[in-house]
Formats: sequence, C-alpha cells, structure tokens
Amino acid sequence: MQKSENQAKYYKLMEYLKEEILMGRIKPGEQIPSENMLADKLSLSRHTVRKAISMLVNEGYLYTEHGRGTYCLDRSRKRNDSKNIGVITTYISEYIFPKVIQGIDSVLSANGYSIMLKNTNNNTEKEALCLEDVLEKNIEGMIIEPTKSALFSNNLKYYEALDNHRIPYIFIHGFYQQLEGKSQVLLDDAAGMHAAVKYLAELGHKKIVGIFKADDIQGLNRHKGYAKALSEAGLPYDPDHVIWFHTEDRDVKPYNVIRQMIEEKSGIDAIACYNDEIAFKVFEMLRFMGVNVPEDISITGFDDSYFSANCPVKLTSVRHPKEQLGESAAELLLQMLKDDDYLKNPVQKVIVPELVVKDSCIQR
Amino acid sequence: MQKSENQAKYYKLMEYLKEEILMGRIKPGEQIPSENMLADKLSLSRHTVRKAISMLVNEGYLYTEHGRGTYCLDRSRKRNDSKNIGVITTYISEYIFPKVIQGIDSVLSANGYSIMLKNTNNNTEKEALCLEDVLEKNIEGMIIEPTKSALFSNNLKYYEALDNHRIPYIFIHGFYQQLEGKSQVLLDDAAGMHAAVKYLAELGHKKIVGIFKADDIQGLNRHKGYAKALSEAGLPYDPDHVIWFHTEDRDVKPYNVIRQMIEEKSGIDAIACYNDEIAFKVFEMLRFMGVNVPEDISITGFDDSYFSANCPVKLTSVRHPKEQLGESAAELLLQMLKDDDYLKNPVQKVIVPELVVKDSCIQR
DNA sequence: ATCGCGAACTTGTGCGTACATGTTAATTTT
DNA sequence: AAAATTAACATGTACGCACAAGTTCGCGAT
Repeated sequence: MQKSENQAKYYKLMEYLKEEILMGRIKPGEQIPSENMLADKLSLSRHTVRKAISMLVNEGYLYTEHGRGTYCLDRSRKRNDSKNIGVITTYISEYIFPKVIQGIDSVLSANGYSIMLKNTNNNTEKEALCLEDVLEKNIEGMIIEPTKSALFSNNLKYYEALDNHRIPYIFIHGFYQQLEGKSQVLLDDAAGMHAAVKYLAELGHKKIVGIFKADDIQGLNRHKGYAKALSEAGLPYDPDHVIWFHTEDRDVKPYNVIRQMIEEKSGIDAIACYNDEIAFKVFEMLRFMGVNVPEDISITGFDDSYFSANCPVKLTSVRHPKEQLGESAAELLLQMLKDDDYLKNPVQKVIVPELVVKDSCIQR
Repeated sequence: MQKSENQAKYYKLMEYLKEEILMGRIKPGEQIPSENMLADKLSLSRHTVRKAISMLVNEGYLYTEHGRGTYCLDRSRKRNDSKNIGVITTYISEYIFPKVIQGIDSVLSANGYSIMLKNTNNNTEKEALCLEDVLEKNIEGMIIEPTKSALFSNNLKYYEALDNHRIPYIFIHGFYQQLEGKSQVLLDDAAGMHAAVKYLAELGHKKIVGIFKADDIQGLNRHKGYAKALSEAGLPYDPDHVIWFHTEDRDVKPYNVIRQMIEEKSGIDAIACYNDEIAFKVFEMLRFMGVNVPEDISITGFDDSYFSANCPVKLTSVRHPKEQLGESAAELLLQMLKDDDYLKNPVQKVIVPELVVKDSCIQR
C-alpha cells in the first residue's frame, strides 16, 4: 500500500481516520471527537480538520449532525440520494393501474422523487427481468404489485437481494404468501365483496352466483367475503354457483358458464362479479340473451370503474380507492426510507372499500 | 422544487453554476472564471467560491487542473449506458395516455431500456420542474408530450440544454412552434377531423357545430380539418358554430354553449367534438334535454376510446392509434440514439387516423 | 416535579491572510 | 533560433478569526 503519497496534513488525518473506521476502532454509530478537540490534540487548525472530515463525509464514512457532533456511518448502508423509486405493476394501461400509478406519482413527485416504471404483463419471468433490471439501477426504494400473487413466487431471491442491498420495498394490491411479514398496502377485498353480497342477500336474493379469479390473492379474498356473507345471511354455499377463472381463460370461461346456467334455467337471481369488466361483459351477454338486468337478475361489479359508469344500467359496485392505494404506498415507502430499521418495522395498511349502490340490483 | 432553500452564499453560487452548466451556457470543456475572478466579481471570499466549486467537482460537473484552471466536464462524452429513457406526458391516468405509455414501454423494455416517468398536469411550470429533474438524472434520451402545445413554450432553454448535452428527444402528440424542425411523431389531427366532418356533410348535415380545444396544437389542427371539410362540401364557415374551450373551462363551457344553442333553436343538426369525452358528455346533456341522438342531432367523437364504446349510442369516432403512437416514438428514439448526427437528421412521422363509423350519425 | 432560560458545547458559514505548487507565455539569455 | 528565466496567474494547503445555528444539560424559578 502506497500510503501517504499525499503528504498534506488534511490528507494524512483523513487516512488516519479512515483506517480507524475500517479497522473497527471507530465503530458504526460512534461519535468521533469534535473538530476543535481534534484540532487542539493534533495541533492543526479547525479548517484542516474540517477538510479531512468533509472528505470522509463525502465518501460515506462519516456523517455530521449540526449542533451534536460527527458520527461513524454504517458502511453497509451506502448513502443513496438518487431520488429514484422503482414501480413495478402488472399492467400499465389497463383498468385501475393508471390511477394507482397516478397516485404514486403525485406523492413521490411532490417529495422530489422520480418514478422508474416497469410492468410485468402478469408474467413471472417478466417480473424476474424487471427486478433484475432495477437491481442494477440506482434506486432508493420500490413499490411492487405482485404478479399472479395467489401463487408462490419464483422470484424470492430477488426480494432477498433487495433486503441485502437494504433497498426498502412495499407491496401494493397483493403480496406473496412467502413474504407475509413485509410492508404492504392492501385493499380489504373480502370486506368489499362481503358488502356487495350482503347487500344482495338483504334485497332478498337466494341464488347468488360468484365469479372469481383463481390466480391472484384478490380473487381468493373476494371469494372469502362472498362465502362469509352467504353464511351470515343463512344462505347455503353451493360450489356450483362459484365460477373460478384464470388469466388464460378470462375472456371465455365466465361467460360460457353463465350462459349455461341461464340455458339450464338454474334459477339464479344475482351475480356477484370479480370486477366491473366481468360484470359489464356479463351484462352485455345477458342482454343479448334477452335477460333483463336488474329485473330478472341483479349484478354487482367491483372497482367502480368507467365500466360501471358507462354501462347502460349503471352497475352497483365496490369503490376501489385506486389513487389512495398508490398514495398510501408512496407515503409509507417514504416513511421506510427514513427508518434505519425498516426491515424490523414493516408497515402494513388495509384500506376498506365501500359499496356504491347504483341501478343494477333490485328487491326480490 | 424547493430551490434555494439553502440560503448560504456558497450554496447559491453552486446552484447558479450548476444551472449555467445544465442550461449549456457553460459548455462542456469550457473554462470557468478563476476563483479570484469569481470572488472579486461576486464580492465573495475565495474560500466561499472554492467551497461551491469543490461541491460541483464532487458531483462531476466540473474538474480542476492545478495551475491551469477549472473546466466544465463533458458529461456526454462519458459513455452513457444507463439504459434509461425519460418520458414526460401531461397526464398519466387520463384518457389516451396510459395506452401511449404502454406502447412506449413495450418497445423500450423489449430493447432493454427502462422508463423514467414524469407528468406535467398540463402545467408549464411543472414541465420545467420535470425537465430540470430529468436533466440531473442519468438518461440516454427522452420522449416528451408537450404541455399546452398551442402556446409558445417558456421552457425552450431546457430543450437547448438537452441539445447541448447531446441527449436526443422526440416530441409525441404535439410540438412547440419554436421547435418545429425537431424529431416528432404526430397524429394527423386535421385529416382525422376532416374525415369526420366530410362524413357528416355527406350524410346531408347543414349546420355542423365544432367544439375545439384552444390551447393545444391538436385542437388547432382539428379545427383546420373541420374548416377544410366544410369548404369542400360547399358549406359556410360560421364562427358562431365553433366553440373554443380551454383547459381551465373544459368542464363547463362546451356544454353551456351547446345548451344555449339548443334552447335558442338555432337549428344545428350535427356536432363534431374535439374528443370522445366531450362527445359523451354532450350526448348525456342532450339526452337530459330530450334531444335524441342520432335522430335529432348527429355527434362524432375523436379517439375511439371507451367513451365511444360504452356510450348507450355507440359514438362514430376517429380511431386514435394510441399504442402505435407510443411505439413509433420509442422506435424512432432508439434510431436517434444510434445516430451520432441525430441533431442534423430529425425524424418526423405523421400517423393518419381513420374514421370508425358507429351509431351516432344518420342520413338527413 | 416541571418549566424556562441560558451556558456550554457542537457543526455551519464566511471572511481574512499567507505561502506552496503547477502552468503559461512573454522576456531574456545563450 | 533555441534554451533558460521570470512574471503572472491558476489551484492547493494552511492558518487565523468571528459569528450563526442547533443540541444538550443543569440551574433556578415556578
């Protein structure tokens, strides 16, 4: 090692202090002697001491607190002020995600952060690519909407890497079962569907069909709320009245099964749909088959999106607090960024959605 | 942005110099005034000047040569393989923009690039903040949807700065009049509106109202197409049949004027709307007033969005190639990134939209 | 016991000086 | 004409002082 190449006093002091830190004689968090103390002890001017210290502050070895002192920084947590936040969602342009992204952006940009946007198309391999990509970038934190969140994640190693790099992240709109204790902002899907089905039951419906997505956690939770509301209302839970669909068959299965039920005259009087898009398409199919909504069959949607507003019969739906979801995630992430112990203090928030009654259900 | 929050002299000098560099008034490689010169000129001590300069050296904006002087560092010469592209749009969640962003992302992510997303809320000051922000980041190129593009831009200096730093950028969906020769991807708004109005004229309509947005270039061009189609059809151009609205009064003005026209029984028989959202709301208001579409009045929209599909009477509209617009912009930008002389070879593309005939217009 | 105040500390800003050291270009010497 | 010297000017190091601003803690009043 060709030490002391530079013979300047400030430089030698800087090297000395750096050595002390690297050797562990000055421990992370420990306070070093004050500038005046060092200047006196070493017969240097305070100016010279300050120069040495400021270099080490710049390099991330020390940090100063005005009025309190100068401390040794934990080198494992490298200072990162890129002001970039990674945002990974399943889709960009579809459905509720633009609004969620909007909410995230409004909070982050107000705090001087920029968004690095990625989408996975709800494909786990693409999620891996996104995470790999983002790990190489200079980002301070991440907001992640899980991909196919009902399933186990194959990408756990990337989340471990994020932890190892001390990059905080927060799940939004879902989470992986293996990562249950992590920070997350969720919609209370069960409560939302519970409110819808309870409302249908109170209107006197007896045979309430439920349509749910099988491969995300929202679908499972909405199903839970459906089952709970039925049981509370004293109605039987009939597996034949529950339609499960997957991402791959989402465009055909729900409608085929409903059509079959109608043709078989199974006597169903209400359909609680996984979301507004399904509800809207179910509505169109029913109208095509000559079934009137809400006179013959009541329908509820979920999300209170434009599908609900623009449907000829405005759909009773559960309001999805899209922007609030994004805003909350961003706010909580900012909070985590300030917390040195964010890994031990996961932040979790559940937003309870409310039922919005419109025109697609009537009393039986 | 909380600029000059720090009122320290060295800090303000640092910010000033950084601004000069980012704006290109101090060019890469150029020598800045000596420390003594700056100290004299600004009535500061040399110490203070040194502090400002040393910060910029640390941040990579300047470099010093002992005995010679201090110079601006050519940041563009540094190989930039950040694989980041800045995307600035007016809105994130509204209207066509999610699809445009989707199109951009699909091409960029397929080529290994990541998107840094910013939105301006159609506000020029926020656009300035976005550009300022992005200039400090490590990005290779930008895709920009202009803000209030019919007006002159106050932010020209930022675009000059992008040129000075040799960061390619391409305008999408509009451009600033002062930057006419730059790369751009546009929709042929005039041709689209021309097709709609020509269609209305061919159906026998005589009094065709036009609703246009006054503060973006799309509005002006759609108006041009409207005027051209009228003149080709031998119909008079009546200024009283043209409604101009601005961002600020977009929620009231078009509908108030239309209502007045109906109440005054002015005999209008068709309305060519600036976009589907306007058309949808006009439709709702007409229905509320007891006017039937298309029996009493024909309506055309623009963009062929979900407003058009979900309207009780499906709206004849002009198909907006949203994703294609984004894809083209991304492809052309990638092309520019490979071209060392991209400034001399601007790429320009115009996409001609087509009319989609649905149910909101009938023969007179 | 609690509050308010100030003394005594800390780092932060800003001015001054002096001299060291490296670069450049004009000047002088060879 | 080429080489050496030197003046002028650039940044680099190092010292000094004064005051601003934030934190901590103990003392005295309540």
